[in-house]
Amino acid sequence: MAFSYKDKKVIGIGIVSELTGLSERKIRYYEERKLIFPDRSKGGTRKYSFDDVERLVDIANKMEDGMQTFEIRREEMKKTDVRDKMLRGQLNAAFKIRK
Amino acid sequence: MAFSYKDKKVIGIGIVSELTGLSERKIRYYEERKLIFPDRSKGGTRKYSFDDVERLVDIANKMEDGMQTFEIRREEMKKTDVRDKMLRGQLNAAFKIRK
DNA sequence: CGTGTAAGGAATTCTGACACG
DNA sequence: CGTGTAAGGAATTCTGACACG
Repeated sequence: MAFSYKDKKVIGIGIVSELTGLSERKIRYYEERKLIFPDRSKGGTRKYSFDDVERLVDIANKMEDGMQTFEIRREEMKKTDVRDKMLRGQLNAAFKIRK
Repeated sequence: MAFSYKDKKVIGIGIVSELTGLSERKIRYYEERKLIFPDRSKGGTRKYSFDDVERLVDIANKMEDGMQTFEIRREEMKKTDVRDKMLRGQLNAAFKIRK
């Protein structure tokens, strides 16, 4: 089952602010810097998931450690990159076996 | 760990309406009939949990089956009552053992 | 009883900008 | 660069009531 409440984007920015302790300004800024990607309602209000909340707490910790937004983004991209490579490796392996 | 995202009251009524397919009117009415108990923000807006969303879907099904709100409430209270009795039973058992 | 709706107001969120640094 | 804030507007939600049945 690939379903989880953790990635359902249903939380407004006010609640996210309460949950994370971050100002709404910061939360919107981290989105501007491509660190977080909320959904939007029809009307345009941002909706976050619990995963997003966790990620924001993580971001907040890194910011406290003096890291800059672009560094955090770079780090995130590296993770995604590694995942992609592993996935590609598995696909390649599967492909070779079937040859 | 007694923590779960499922019972964090963080979802606005608009999203709950989308998630359940129920009108906001119905959702507020079921609260009036004591079937559901959202939290409130400082400003007074209702906040629901994923558990509440599941419960609402359950309520919706029973309403479709022609059940009335008071019957659904009675059924819920029975469940709570059973849980209470079991808990009390265990406590009594534990108490006797220690005597 | 259960639910839709129009009404008026209040709370929430949005964007773009200025400020400081 | 990262974040606070005042500004004006738009989207969201609230309550109490009338309606139908």
